[in-house]
Amino acid sequence: MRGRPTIFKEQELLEKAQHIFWEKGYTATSLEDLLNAMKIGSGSFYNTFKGGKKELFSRAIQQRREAFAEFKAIVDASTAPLQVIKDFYRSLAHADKQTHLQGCLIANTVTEMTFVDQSLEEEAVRVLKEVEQMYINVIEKAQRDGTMKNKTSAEILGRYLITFWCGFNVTRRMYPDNAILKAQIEMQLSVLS
Amino acid sequence: MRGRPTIFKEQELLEKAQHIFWEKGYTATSLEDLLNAMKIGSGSFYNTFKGGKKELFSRAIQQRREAFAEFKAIVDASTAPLQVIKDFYRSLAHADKQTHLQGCLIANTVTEMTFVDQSLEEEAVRVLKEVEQMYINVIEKAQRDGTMKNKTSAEILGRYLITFWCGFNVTRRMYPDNAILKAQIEMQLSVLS
DNA sequence: ACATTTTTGTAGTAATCAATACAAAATAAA
DNA sequence: TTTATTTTGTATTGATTACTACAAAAATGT
Repeated sequence: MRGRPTIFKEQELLEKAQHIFWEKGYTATSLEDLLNAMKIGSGSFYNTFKGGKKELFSRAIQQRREAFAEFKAIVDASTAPLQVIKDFYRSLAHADKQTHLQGCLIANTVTEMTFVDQSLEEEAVRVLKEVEQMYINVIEKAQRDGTMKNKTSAEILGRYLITFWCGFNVTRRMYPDNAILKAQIEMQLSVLS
Repeated sequence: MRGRPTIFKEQELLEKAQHIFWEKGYTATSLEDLLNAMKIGSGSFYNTFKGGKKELFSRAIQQRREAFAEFKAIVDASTAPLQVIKDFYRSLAHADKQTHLQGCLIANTVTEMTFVDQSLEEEAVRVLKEVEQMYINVIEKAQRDGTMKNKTSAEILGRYLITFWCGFNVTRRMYPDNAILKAQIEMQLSVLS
């Protein structure tokens, strides 16, 4: 291949952009913010991301979806998948303040974009539904093999978990305090006993 | 009083502005959007709201806080306050699609403003904490008088309810379907038995 | 060395942003 | 009727928005 070589890696650009979007959302993030974070000029930017700001945001969501897929692979490979999920929630009580305040990029996007950009909102909803479906599958299995005693339908319990996730990402902004959050998580998980 | 009379009522302006902010959030709502909705010119607008767009948004939040205060008055006057709260949650399963998609102005604001405008975010967090405190008081009382058997600390159960509220406002955007939401609400409320 | 291809950096675009300036309009008090 | 006061509508501000045009720079292949 010939031509002037790129001085950045696309993946690294994406991660820096994702961080800004995660904090400020789509609308409040300006192109200037993004270019400063990525440390590239607008020439390179539009050369790399032909779809502009919206494509970049969409890619940030998809990158988050990829992170979920990696987690799902661990869950699927586990002999105690429900335990893996519970451990994930418990691990939230060890996060730092910045992480608490950022919340969840996907849930943030659903909230921000419903009446702003339908396609981006739908993209985010799809990811949440994928997570929910994984919860449902794991709970169904745990109910069959007796790991879980609660006989409420897996669908409703899975929805309970994703509702908890979305709610928790507001709660942790109200109380970015791991002691408080730990107690909250334990109570909420006890429903899945 | 002398001078040219106003042709609008401030309260009505506020309600129209609140509706736009509720749908699109603070940043994505332009002054043009607001003036179109209020049907006034920028002259009248800045004459009425000296603090501009931000004051208007703050007033919209405070108006929402006022709506909560009215609900709280009903709760405080009731002999079965926990039942009033549960009924409120059950009533959410009878809302229309638009209402589901709008979610909660206060929760939306916490999500949007954390890294955009600290003072507006704090204002919204304060309202959520007020609601939470009301939940805690009511639960404490219900535990004392035996209405509620669950002995988990009222603080954690109150936090459970506000977490549910915030999460539910995402869930209802994923599934603006009253049959689904009704089943979800019943399961979540059963924790408070 | 030279031609070709691609990226980079910069200058500039039109559109929109929130907010102002200010004169005309519309009232009440004197 | 005149004067004082306030609101309204419009024109305009400077800043910022996302995005583009394009020449210089930097590489490879011949």
